[in-house]
Order: sequence, then structure tokens, then C-alpha cells
Amino acid sequence: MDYYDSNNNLLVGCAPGFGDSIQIEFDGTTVLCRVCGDKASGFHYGVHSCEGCKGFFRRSIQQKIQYRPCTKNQQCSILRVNRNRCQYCRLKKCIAVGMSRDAPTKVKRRFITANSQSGQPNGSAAQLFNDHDNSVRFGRVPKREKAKILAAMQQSHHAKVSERALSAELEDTSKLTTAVVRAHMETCEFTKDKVQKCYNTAVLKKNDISDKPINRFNEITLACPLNPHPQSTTEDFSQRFSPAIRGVVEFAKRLPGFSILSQDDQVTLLKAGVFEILLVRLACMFKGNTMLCINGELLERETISAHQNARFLLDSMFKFAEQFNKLGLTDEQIGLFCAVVVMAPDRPGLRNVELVTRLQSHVRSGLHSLIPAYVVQELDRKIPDLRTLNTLHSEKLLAFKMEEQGFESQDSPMMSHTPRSSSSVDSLDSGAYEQASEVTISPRRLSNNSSSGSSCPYKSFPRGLESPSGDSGIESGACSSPARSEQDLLEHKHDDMPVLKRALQAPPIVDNTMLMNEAYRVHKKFRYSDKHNVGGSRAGSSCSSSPPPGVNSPMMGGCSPPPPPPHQLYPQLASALTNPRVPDPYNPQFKSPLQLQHSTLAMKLNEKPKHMTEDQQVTSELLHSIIMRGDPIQHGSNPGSSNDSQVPLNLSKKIIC
Amino acid sequence: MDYYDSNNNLLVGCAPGFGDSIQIEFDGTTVLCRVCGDKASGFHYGVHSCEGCKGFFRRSIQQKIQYRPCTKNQQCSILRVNRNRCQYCRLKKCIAVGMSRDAPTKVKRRFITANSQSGQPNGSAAQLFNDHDNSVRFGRVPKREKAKILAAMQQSHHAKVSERALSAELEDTSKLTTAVVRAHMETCEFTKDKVQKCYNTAVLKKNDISDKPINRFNEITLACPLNPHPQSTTEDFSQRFSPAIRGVVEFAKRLPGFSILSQDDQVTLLKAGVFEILLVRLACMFKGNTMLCINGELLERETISAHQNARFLLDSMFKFAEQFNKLGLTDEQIGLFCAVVVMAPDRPGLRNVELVTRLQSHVRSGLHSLIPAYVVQELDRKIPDLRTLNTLHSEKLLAFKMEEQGFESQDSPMMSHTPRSSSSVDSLDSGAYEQASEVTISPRRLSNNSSSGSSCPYKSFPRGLESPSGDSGIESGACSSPARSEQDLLEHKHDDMPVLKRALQAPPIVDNTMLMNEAYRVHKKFRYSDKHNVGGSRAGSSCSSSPPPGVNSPMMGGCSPPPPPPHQLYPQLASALTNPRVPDPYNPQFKSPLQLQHSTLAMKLNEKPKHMTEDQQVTSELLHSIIMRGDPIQHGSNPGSSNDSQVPLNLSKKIIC
DNA sequence: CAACTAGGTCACTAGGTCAG
DNA sequence: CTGACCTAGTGACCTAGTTG
Repeated sequence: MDYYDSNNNLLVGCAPGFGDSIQIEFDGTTVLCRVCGDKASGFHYGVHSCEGCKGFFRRSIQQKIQYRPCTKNQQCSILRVNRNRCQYCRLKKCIAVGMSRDAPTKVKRRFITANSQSGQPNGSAAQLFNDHDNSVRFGRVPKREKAKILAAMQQSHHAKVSERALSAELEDTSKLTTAVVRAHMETCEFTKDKVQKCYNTAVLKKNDISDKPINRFNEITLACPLNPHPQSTTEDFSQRFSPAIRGVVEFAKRLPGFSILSQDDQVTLLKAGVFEILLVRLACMFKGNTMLCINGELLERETISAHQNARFLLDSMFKFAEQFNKLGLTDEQIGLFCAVVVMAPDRPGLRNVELVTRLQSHVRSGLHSLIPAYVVQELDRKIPDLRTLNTLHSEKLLAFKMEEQGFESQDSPMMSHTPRSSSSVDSLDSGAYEQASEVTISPRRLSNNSSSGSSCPYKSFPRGLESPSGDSGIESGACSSPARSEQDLLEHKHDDMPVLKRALQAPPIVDNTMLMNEAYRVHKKFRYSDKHNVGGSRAGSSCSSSPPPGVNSPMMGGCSPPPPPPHQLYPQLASALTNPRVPDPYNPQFKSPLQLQHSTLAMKLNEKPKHMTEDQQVTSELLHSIIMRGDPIQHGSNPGSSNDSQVPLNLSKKIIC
Repeated sequence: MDYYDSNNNLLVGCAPGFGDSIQIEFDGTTVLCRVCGDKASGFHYGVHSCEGCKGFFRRSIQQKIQYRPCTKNQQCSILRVNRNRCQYCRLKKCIAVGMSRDAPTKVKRRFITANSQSGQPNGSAAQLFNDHDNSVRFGRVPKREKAKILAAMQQSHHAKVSERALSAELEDTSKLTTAVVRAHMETCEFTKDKVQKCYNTAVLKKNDISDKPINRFNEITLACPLNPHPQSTTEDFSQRFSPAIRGVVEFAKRLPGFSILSQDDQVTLLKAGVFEILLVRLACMFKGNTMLCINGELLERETISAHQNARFLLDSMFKFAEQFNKLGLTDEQIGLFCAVVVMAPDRPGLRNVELVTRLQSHVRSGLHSLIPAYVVQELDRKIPDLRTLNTLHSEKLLAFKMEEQGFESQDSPMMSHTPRSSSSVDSLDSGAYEQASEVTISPRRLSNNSSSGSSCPYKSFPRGLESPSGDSGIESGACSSPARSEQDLLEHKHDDMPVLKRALQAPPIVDNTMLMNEAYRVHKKFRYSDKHNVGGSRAGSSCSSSPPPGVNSPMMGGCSPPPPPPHQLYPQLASALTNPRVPDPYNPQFKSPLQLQHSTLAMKLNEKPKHMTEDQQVTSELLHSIIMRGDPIQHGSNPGSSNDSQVPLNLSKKIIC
């Protein structure tokens, strides 16, 4: 019982008739504060928040308090238990989640701009600007909104139910193992056989190419996702990189239990783990001193002219791959290991640590069933290495960004002249808190000391910052720093549509309306009163564009998040994340999906703007753009909806071989 | 009058709507510091504490002070008068009682894990995790919580009232004697007649067995609770051992006045005294050079191949039994003597020493009424022997643990890789105080010097520690060290549900709301202000989910601890401790009681995590596991609720004869 | 009106201070 | 170093005012 009551927060976008961006978090029965995760007492300053954060924000803006800047990395996680530790970050978070005295959500405007710039003023994104979204709302809660929340809560409850159902699956190790392995095989383009095929071809190619100028090599090399130094044609680069990432995302999604995590946590895990998984998956692309590029070309280690410091990263990767390959794992075993890596309960910012811990332990037992103990130990020892590489990779990306400025955010001019200054929070320009964006960045440089792979590079970085002191569990044994870097991988600035999260969420479930009773339990708000229009007549009518709650398909499709209303809101990654259980009925017509994708992506970012320094943000941006930019996927056909993962396979095939 | 004014601390879990783990201690009118027992000034760092401990803890964590390790046994009792003697232990205590800068209650998580690992995700322990548990709390105290405290204080007041009522009983020596004797007869399986019966049978058996291989003997022998070296099948061992312990616990509970002690003190007395009582009770099992095992087999002293040093213990026990039996006490007299042993005011860690002293003196006068003075003197001389044996026993258990590592804590992986390092406090992993858990253990080895049985072996142990200096009464004449070892008999790590304590506590009492006025008397906080909404209109309405204070049954049932919410929270020992006045209405359905028992047990431990060195913890763990592991008791049937102690009798019968 | 929220209030606590 | 006292917040409740 406790099993299901533990805070299994679900974050759902509630978008019945309008494509607004209100996010609600539940712990199953109660609406949670978007800032700190405490029980929300209502909708304050445009955001569901608790009394504490409400009061804090009120005081902050009333007295225009300039909190003294965070002494850490301005990335403190804000949770109920520690929300009073750092006022700076708390306010930042408040703003980040959209709190504002009146202002309708800032980000929306941006979207228009970005959209029109992309040369497609005609879209059906019109609904986007209907917004009754998260601006301050007085008075009685509109029925529609209530219905939304109810629906969302039902969905949340559904998650609980499915978690229950899942528990059986989890307990059955062999079943679990099968599921994980299948997820891996179906989403990974770098399985032994596939790679071998490419390899054979590649060797030939290599000979063909060898007479071409060295530049050619570089170009190719850099396109490899493992190389942090993308060439100038970022488009191309990301185009190749993206499917691999999508594969990872898809993999995670198919892991038993993953979908039960709150979307917040799903995103956190993905952001933190995607590169690590990629590393593991791509390990088999390294052989001796050669590296098989995802475009099918084989390169020698020496010929890869890595950018200065990148050499160290490259060497580390070769070393890692070599050692990893030495283990001689089968694809099945690799898959399970990847699952363990994804389900890392020590990623900073995780809300439901306990659940992730449990999930990981299940996967781990699956791993144990497939691998002798000593090998498992070996694998465990690889995890710190992965994290280090993860960090290094982020560092490299950052360095690249620093030097080349090659990545142009398509933002408002404000962005471009202070490319690294603004925190992930856009609303900083909403008045009182410019200071937050004025913090200068001391670009982190990678020291050449080749610290052993299992050390924590973060800790030795010259930052001029206090060493993180026992705050959010960052220093909890394993070095979790890379998670921080990667964490906001998908983060961006334009918009705050929670596409990722929304895409992740399961279809709402009917019934169980009495959940509403429990929402805002403490505050008796949003309490579901059955005397009112529940499954009812009135609700349906007032929610003309959005069906009534409690009704099944149309209602769920309309009033609650999943089958998403705005037609072009689910491009690639988003759709990659879309829950397979939600068939995507939306029209696949897209023109120049690039920009749209961008803004789309952007949406989810704003939703998870925690714990990142400015430079990390830059990294994040770049990665993000890499992920999103090029990936000319057919929208509408939901890659996750088919069990045999046709889409990813096809796509990957185009690229890999 | 002073009688009732003396600090009769009551520790109550206050859990109205949620099964949290906040503990509050009262001296009847004032909230006390959980660390030192001084008057609390408020709820600091998640714990009711005084200004001193608050400041001390603050400085400690702010400056990350590493206090130099306790020169004694790291088990100093922390009281107001001596709290400044040992910073190390003070901080340890602070952490132990749950002080933390943020960290929501550490241990809670564990329970989930342990529980789910046991393969029963569906339980009804749901309420456990609703928590607004003891994490830092700012701002105004919620009404609900205030109500809880009020209720708890009422209960405390009730205790005073009942103590008053009890005083009559205590004053009437004959009545008291009757009650004690009855308690003994009803809970002891080793009364003369019963033993004699077994003895007769056993002699025959012995002859049957005598031709069996020596191993057989060992096996049997080792299963005896008096032998500290359990055989590999701990399950079996503990299965036999456990009922006897339960009998002792039940005995204590039935002692007039015992229930009036704070649960803290009840636990302290029980932990310290259970083995000594057992020794007394089992003395009649020794006859000449033979020992009747609880499984009904008779063994000769020489045939018992005791583990090296255990020989000494065994010899000591034989010697003790011989001398004790020589006194030729009746069961009645033995019962009274046992009562005197339990009510030992010199157990370290006792809060209400004075009350225990008083209770003991009453019992003692009962003893005097039954036994000639010179015999009483003889008995008094036995007490130091008992303590020595207690110590030896603990030592043996420890040694066993050291050698065999046979006892595996079923904890989270984190626990397993540092099996003995973490103190009983789980919150150590909450960040700032790793140091406390990093104390290295110098495994205590039993020296071979066979110091005479009546000396205090503790003092001669090579520990490299300073000799204890007048701190907690440790060297007050009798060697009370065994108490220390035994003290955390019930201690464990998973959880912090104060089941034991809660189980011990009496049902809440109504009325007398003005007690609130007195709480936090010095600090004018929590002062009950009748001008405000007390029994009042508004309060009632605003406290919709929790009934208004001052109202009778529902309020008490809901807002205050005793009728405990989580169904599976009262397994065996816990239920053994359950106050008989609270019939246990909870469903007896249990799956795999082992784990549950374990975690259950675990709960209460964390609540009493004081004064033990790491090795003692190990001992404790083992003992604990012994007690809890095997004891397939039917839950739901409260052993304490029936006056004739059916359950213990039945159980014991299974084992004894 | 009923259902909500911004803002005010003031019971509370983390942290700082400084005599002891 | 300790702990009684102080200050600057914090957040649980309330009220006035807003909206459906």
C-alpha cells in the first residue's frame, strides 16, 4: 500500500480546450506545489503552489527583495524540506514555473515570434494563444479547469493502478528481464549483429576513403555523437545524432515501470542518463584503435583530430569502450545494464527517489539473473566512469560552444547578446530579478590532469564556488555531477509547453472520480464534490470544446493532456516520448518542422529548469538543439505506438548502414 | 504530591491522520527536548528540542564540526545535567532522534523497501507515507498538529491520573505482591511445576539420546537461549528463544506501575533487563551438572561443547544457577525478585530514574513481605552476578557475530556494504554527518582471563578507551554494562515507526485541555490559549479532516496515537508489548511475517537509538533478529489482552515440553 | 452566492549574538 | 563552547475582494 502511496508524482499538462501550459503535479491524490512539491493550497500567481511558496513569492515581489545570489551553483533543488535554504534559487524556481503577479505567461509570446519567423504563419497553433493559461486567476474555478484537474487526477490514479498492475511484472524477474531486453533490442541500433554488418562494410569504406583529404575525416568524425565537437553543419550533425538519442528515450519509455514515474522524474532520468546509455550502446563501435562512425565509416583513433582537450575525452571513450567490450556482454546483458543506468536513483532533482530505487533494484536483480556476480561488480564499477565521461562530454560541448558560438539560439535578441547569461528562466525579464541573469560565467575549462575515470571531475573543477555542501544529495557517494550537466539537456527557453511531459503521460482513465476529494486535501480546495457536476450534464456543456470529465475517449482526448490538441506540437522527440498507449490521431501534415520542433522542445525545458549553471545551460542548449534540430521524422505515426518499434528501426537504418 | 509532580515523562507518538513518526515527550505539562529531556523551546530541525540542543546542533552542522570520538563507549546518556559532557554523543543523539537540516525522516524509505522486497506490495501501511513528518517546519504550527500535541498532553495527564490511581495499589503491599506474583505465574514457563514435568520426561530422553553423536548435543545445546552461540539455523534458535523473551516482556508489562513509565523508559528497562530475568527464570533448568534445554532435552555439562570462551559463560551460569537454586525460592518469590530486577533505576539512559526507584522500592517491600531479610540480602548479592552474566552473554553473542557474520541484515544495499558502521540512526545518510557513521569499530574480543563471575568484565576489556568516568551511573556500584549491550536489543534500522512505544502506550484520555497551557511553559509556545478557537466553532470547521480538540472519541481515535492505523504495524514483539487495555482490532492476515516482523521491529528501534557502540549494535542486531526472526505468532490476537496470557503459554508449551 | 485567491497577520523557527 | 534572546523570515489561517 505504501507502495502506491509513496509520492509518485505525476506531472500532467492540463489542456482541455486551449493549448495552455499549466502544469499540475499530483502525488496521486493531491495537487502539488510546482515549486517545491509540497501540497498545493491553490492556484497562486498563476501556478499551483503551496502556502509557503505563495507567501514567499508575494513577499519577494512586494518588497522587491534582491536575494543574495546563490552561493552554490544557482541550481539548488527546491523541495519542501529544503526550500528555505536558498531564497535565490527558490525565487528563481518560482519564476521558472511561471509565477507572476499578473503577467500571462511570458513564454507564449516567444512562440509566436519563433513560429512566424519560421515562415509559417499559418498553422493551427492558433489555440495556443487562447490562453487563460497560467495568469493569476481570481474567483471560482471554471468548471472546465476543474474538470481538467479531475481528469488529470484520474489519470494519476490510473498510474497508481497501473503501477499496481506493474508490480507483478516487476516481481517476476524473468518477465522483467524479457521486457527490458526486448526494449533494448527494439530501440538500439548498435546491437552486435547490426554493428557487425556495418563494420564489415566499413572496413572497405575506410580503404576507399583513405586517400581523401584529412578534412574529410574530420568532418566524418565530428558527426559522431560521441564526439563533442560538431562540425559547422550542425544540422547534419544532429540529424545523425538524434535517432540514437531517440532510441534511448524510447528504450527508457519501454522499461517496465518507467512510465509510472512522474514525468518530472522521467525527464530527469532521461536528461541525466541519455548520454551514458549512448556511451554504453556505442561502445561496440570502438574496436581496438578504430571507431565506427554512425554513418558507417571507420576511423582510426589517430586520424581523428580531436579538438585540443577533446583528445582526452576521446581517449577516455576509447579506454572505456575497450574495457567495456572486454566484458564481452551480450546484447541482452547490455540492455539490462542500460536499464540499471537509466534507473539511477541518485540523479539530482529526482522527486521520487524511492520509487526509482525500487525500480532499479528490480532491474538489477534481472541483471544478476543474466550475469555472474563478478561481472555485475565489474559493471558497477563502470558506472562512475560513465558519469565521468558524461561530464566530460558536457564540458566539451560547452567548450565548443564557447569557442565557436556556432550554435545560434533562435531566440529573441536578448538571448543572443547574452548568450549564456540568462538562467533557464525566461521570466527573469519580468521585472525585479535581472540580477539573476547577470551572473557572469567563468567558463569551465577542463584540466588536463587525467584523473582516473572513476573520480568525480566536477569536484576538481575550478569554479570559484563553494564546494557543494550536503544539500541535495549531490555528493552522495557516486559522482552525480554529470547528471547536472545533462540534466537540462532538453531545456530551452522559448516556451513552456510541457510537451515532453505531456507526451510522456498515459491516457487518462475513466471513473474513480472521488479522487478529486483528495486533491488539495489539506486545503479543501479542488476537493471533488460529487454533489456538483461530476460526470455530469453541466460539465459537458460548459466544456463545449472539451468533453466532460468522466467520459471516456473523446473527453480524455480533449480535456486532458495526452492526445494533444495543438496539431503540430508533437514533433520528433516529443512524439518519441509520446506514450505508446496513446495513439496519435493528429494530422501528420507539417511544413518545415524544424522551427516548430524547436519551439516544441523548448516547451518542456522551461518545465524542468533546475540545477544548472549558466554554462551548463549552454551545453544543454546545444545538446538540445542537436537532439531536436535534425530529425526529419514523419509525424503522426507515433514511433512508440507500434510494439515492434518500426519507426526507430527504419530511421536508424537509414543512418547506420 | 511530589509524587505526581516528578517528571513522569511520557513519550507518545502523535499520529492523528497520518502515521508519522514525530515523538513528543512530556513531563505532564511541558514538551520536553527529545535529546536531553530539558524543556523544549520549540520544534527545531524536525525535533522538539531545547534551545541548547538546537544551538548545539546548529553549530555542529554549520561548522561541520568533527567532535572527537567519545572516550567512553559512545553511549553516554544525554540528559540536561550532563549534556555538555560529551559532544560526540550529544550530536549522535541529536541525529538519532531525527534532527536534520532538512531530510525528511530517513528511515521511512527503508520500510517501503523492506516491505516491498518481501513481496507484498499491497499492505495498508499507506498512511505511513503521508507524512508531513519530522522535517524542518517553519511558520505557524498547523492546528492539526497543535491538536495532536494537546491530545498527547491530555494523555500524558491521564497517565498522571492513572498513576495516582495506581498509587493506592502500590501502597498496598499485599495487593502489589499478588499482582506481581500473578504476572510472573502467568508469563513464566519455567515455574517449578512445569519444569519438573519436563524434567521427568527429559531424563528419559537423555538416555535415549546419549548414544547419538556429539554433534547432536551441540545442536541442542546451542539452541538454548542461555548459550550465546546460536547454531547456523538462527531461525530455529530464535524460534525457541523468542517466546521466553516475550514472556518476560509480558511480565514487565503487567507489573503494577510499569505502564506508567514513559515508553522510552519501558523500553530501556526491558532491553536492559530481559536477559537477566531470563537467567533467573531459567535457573531452575540447571540441576547439578545437567541442564534442561528448552526443547525438553537434558544435557550434561561436560557434553556441552561450548565455544572456547563460552565455556566460561556456561560455567558461570551453572554456578549462578546452583547458588540461586540453593536459596530454594518459591515461584512467588522468584516473581517478586524478577520484578525487582526489572525495576532497576540504575539502567543507563533512564529518564525517570526517580519513578523507577519508587516503583522498585514498592516491589522490594513486597519481596520483603515474602522473604526473610537475610534471603533478600542474598538475592541482592545475586544482582551483580546477573549483570555480569548479562554482559558475558552479550559478549558471546557479539563474538559469534564477529566470527560467523551469520546474521544478515535484510536492509537496503547501502546497509549491506557497511554492515556495522552506521549507527542505529538512519538519518546519518542525510548528509552532514557521515562522520558519525564512519566511526570505525574495533571488534571487541573477549579476553581469556577468567575474571571471577561477579566482577564487571566490561572494565577489563581491552578497548583502548578511557575508563568510564562518572557519567551516566555506569559504574554505580553494580556493573550495568550489560544493560548497555542489551539496551538496543530491539533496535534496528529500517524504519522509525515507534511501534513499540506506541504499542506500549495507553489509550488516550479525554478532557483536561488546559494542559496545553503548560506545554512549552518556559517558552510561551504551544501555550494553550482559550481565547482562540479552542473547542470552538471555527477550529472545528477548519480542521475538517481532523476532529476538533477536546472532543472525545473520534478525536482521540484519530488524532492521537494509540489505536494505531497501519494494519501490519503490530507484529509479535510489538503486539506483545501492546497495552492490554487497547484491544488490537487489526486484521491478522499476514503474508510472510518474517520480513514484516523485521521491519516492524525495525520501527521501534530507531526510536530508541541511544548509547551504544557499534559492536554493541551488532550484538543488538543479532539479539534483535533472534527475537524477531522466528516467531510465527498469530498476529491480531493480542497476547496481552487476555488475562491468562494464553498466547505465551501456548507458544512456550510448544517449545518447552 | 459559492468558490476562489491576493494579501495581511502573527504564531513559529533558523541563525546570529554575546554574556557567562 | 553554551544557550537565552533577538531578528529576519516563514507559512497556516483569515479576510476582503473577484469571478462564474
